[in-house]
Order: sequence, then structure tokens, then C-alpha cells
Amino acid sequence: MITIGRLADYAGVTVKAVRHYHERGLLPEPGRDSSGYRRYTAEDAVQLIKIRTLAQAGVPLARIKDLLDADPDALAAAVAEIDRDVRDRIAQLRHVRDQLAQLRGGDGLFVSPEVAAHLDDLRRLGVSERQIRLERDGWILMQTASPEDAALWIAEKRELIADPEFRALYLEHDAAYDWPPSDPRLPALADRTRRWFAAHHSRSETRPVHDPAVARLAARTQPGASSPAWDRLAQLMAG
Amino acid sequence: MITIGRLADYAGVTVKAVRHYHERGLLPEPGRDSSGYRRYTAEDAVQLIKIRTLAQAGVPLARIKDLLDADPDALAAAVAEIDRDVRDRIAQLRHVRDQLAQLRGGDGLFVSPEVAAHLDDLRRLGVSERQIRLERDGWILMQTASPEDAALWIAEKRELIADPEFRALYLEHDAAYDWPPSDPRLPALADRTRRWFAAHHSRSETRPVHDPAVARLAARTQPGASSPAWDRLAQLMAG
DNA sequence: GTCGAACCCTGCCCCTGGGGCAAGGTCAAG
DNA sequence: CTTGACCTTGCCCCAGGGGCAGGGTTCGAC
Repeated sequence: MITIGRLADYAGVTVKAVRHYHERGLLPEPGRDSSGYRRYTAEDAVQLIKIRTLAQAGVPLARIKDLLDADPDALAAAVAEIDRDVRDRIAQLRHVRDQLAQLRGGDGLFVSPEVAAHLDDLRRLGVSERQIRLERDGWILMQTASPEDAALWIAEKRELIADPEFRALYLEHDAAYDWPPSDPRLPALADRTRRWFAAHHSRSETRPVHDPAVARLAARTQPGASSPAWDRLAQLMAG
Repeated sequence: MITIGRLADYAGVTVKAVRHYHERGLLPEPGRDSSGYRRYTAEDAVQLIKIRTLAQAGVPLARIKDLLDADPDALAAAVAEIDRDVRDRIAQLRHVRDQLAQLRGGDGLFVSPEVAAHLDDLRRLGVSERQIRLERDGWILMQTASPEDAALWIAEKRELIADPEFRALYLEHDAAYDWPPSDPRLPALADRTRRWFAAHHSRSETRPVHDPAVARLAARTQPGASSPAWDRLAQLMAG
């Protein structure tokens, strides 16, 4: 005949938890001694350890209650299922660890692997972090709007970036962000860009070409997504 | 500019969770469009995925809030600690799987490994399941009362059970449970038992000898823990 | 142009698995 | 005879949302 505290210690749970299990009907209320204390038997300890084991496995108390007075076969089946569940949770936690590792570093947490690879390419080309963030955010918006289209576009874009002239234009647009709007290089850059688009447009047909301007458009709502020089550039190219 | 549903899908959380994060101040309330719908940017998606990752790692929302506007070094340190935590949880879940395996089978879940081994010995000797349950429950009560003493006693008991005469007596006591109280074998058994105890007592000194009667005593409150024959046996041995 | 499906809004109460604290009664040791 | 460690009931609190009510909106199809 042991007290609630000893029982709880033995099973590795708190006294409060034991009383909670009584309330939920998982553990029968035992008899009381002359001063009203609950007095437990070894049988209760066995039951309580079963409860603790299932509870630690994440089984809801209501289901534990059902399991405890199910027949042994049903319990064995349920335990097998619970075990599978725990195995899955372990796998999921491992995945969480991978994500935590990514949280420390790259953008892999926020965009698809292809886009992450693309951003790494840009970084290697020497593109500014500001521009890369703009690209990243643009891709996020595209992926939410239409993951399939975004997958096609990123493939196209990665081919495009293999073209040396496109790369040069991209880097110069990036650099132009900080220029004064009156900079004499702007009209030349606008002209060169237009010529490249014209030449390229004739070759690629069905889809609208995906270009930095689209990313800027998509991310337009962000603060700092444009600059006086870019605005001027857009004017020049439109005119 | 995306809606709450798209944002939630992209981050892999529910719409309800997003609103919950707004209430908790984890995610800033975005602007509304003309019909009062919340409109999100890519920035919000980045933030939300960070929140989701930390939340899946089991970090409390209040702490996530602090982490999100801590400096990068503090965040890195916190992430390292969280990762350790997740690693520990994985280890604990693996332990839970072991326990679940034991739930299917033996008594290892309820008593110390030594006692479990002892119960297996008894099973191998052909002791009845009724008696084994009685032993198990006795050991549980002893372990709750005093784990150190129980450890000493189980060591003694396992030595004792190596004695062929003790084994024979143990098995006969077990068999006697079902005898009628008038069975003529009972006085002889009582006598033999007393003689064994007398012979053994002189050798072992300091501690009271642990014997089946103690287990019966401890488990006395259990239903079916005794029988007419055992009661008669106790009388014979005491007188 | 209108209909239905699929969204969105706020607000409220509900759940699990206990923890914490109050305001007592009890027990064993020194 | 006190002191500290137990035990009792009862009540409110927490996270992290889920579910439902009772509305408004948008979008595509027909």
C-alpha cells in the first residue's frame, strides 16, 4: 500500500499527472486510508507505467483509455501503429534538424532548390546582395502564384544566364541601381538592353520572356525595390 | 501581393496559424486591400517560414518572437541550442520505441532489469503465472518502498534460488496454492520449510531473510493473493 | 448576368495535458 | 511540540491552435 507520491516517483510522473489520470478515468481511483489519503497497489503501478509509456509516445489520453481495456490483440495492433507513428515523428524531427541548419545559412529554406541554386549562381557572378534579395523575393511571389509556371521560368532563366551578353546586361543593371538618374551611361544601357530583347524575342516564342524587369515588377511593393536610376531606365526603355 | 491562404500554403501552415501569429506579434499585420483582405509580400513569406521552422522544432511562440528580432549571433547560438534539444528529443523518442517494444512482451517495463531476469528464471523453472505475477507485484512494492534494499534483496534471492532445495520448496509452495486445506501434504511441507529456514538462518545473519512469505505479505492487499491452503500453511509454520 | 465554389473577415468557445497556488489536514523525526 | 514533507480539494492559467457561426468577396463557368 503506497501513497500517491511514491507511486508517481516509481512511474516517473508527477503527482498532478496521476490525479489527472484519475479524472480522465485512465487509472481507477484507489481506496483511501483513514485520513483520506489514496492508497495504491502494485497493480496500479503496472497500469500507470503503461499509461506513461503510451503518453510519452504521444498517444492522446482518451485513446490510451480505450486501449487499456481493449483485448490484447487490439492493443498489440495499436502499439504497432503507435510505433510506426513514433518512427515517423523521428524522421520528421530529423528533417527539422536539416531545416535548422539551413536557417543558419542559405535561402534553401525559403525557395525551391532550383531557385536556391540560381541565387548561388548570381552570388558567384558578383551580383549585389540587394539584387539577390530582390530576385529571391520575386521568386517567392511567383512560386506562390503558380509553382508550375515558376518551375518553367526558373529553367528558362538559368539557360539565359548562361548567355554572356545577358550576364553582362544583368550585372550592369545591378550596378546602375546607384547611378544618378542623369548618368550618361543610362541611355546606352537602355539601348543595349532593348536590342538584346529584340534579338532574343524573335527566337523564343510562346511564353513571355522572363527578365529582371518582371522580378522588379513582382517585388515592386517592397521598400527599396527601385531607385531613381532604375525608374529613368524604365522610362528610356519604354519610350 | 498574396492572400493569407496562398501565404499559408507556401509556408506549409494553416490560415488559422497565420492569424494566431499575428495576434502573438510574431508576424506583423500586413496592409489590407479595398475589401479588407490581408495582403502579404515575399518578406512575410520569409518570416513565416522562419517561424514555422522554429515552431516545428518545438520552440515556444514567445521565444520565437524574441529570437526573430535578436541579432544574428544570438540567433545562431539559439539555433544551435535548439538543435541540441531536438537531437535529445530524437534520442528520447528512440527510447520510447524500446519501451513500446517491451509493452508488447515482458515485465521489463515495470521492474528493474534484475527483477525482470529473476522473473524469467522463475518462468523457466515452471512456476505458475499466478505466482509470477505475485512476485512481480511484490517487487514493485519493495522497489517503491526502498530501491536500495530491493536491489540487495533481489541479489540475495537470486543466489537463494540457485539452491536446489530452495527451488524445490518454492515450486511446492506454488503447487500447494490449489490444494485443499486438509491436504496431508501440507504439514510435511511446513515442516520441511521450517527446517530449511532454520538451517539457512544460522548462516545468513544481519538482514532478515527474504522469502516468498515476504512477497505474500507485501502483496497481501491484492485479491487472490492467498488461498485456503496457504493460510493453513502459514498457521502450521507459525505454530 | 448570375450562380456556385472557394476565398476572406471577426468573434467566440473548445480542446489537451497538465502547472501553480491556495487553504487546509496529516505524519514522522528530532 | 514543532518542523518539514506529505496529502487533500478547488480553482484558474498556459500554449497552440481547431471548429463553427455569420457574414462579405472574387472568380470562372455557363
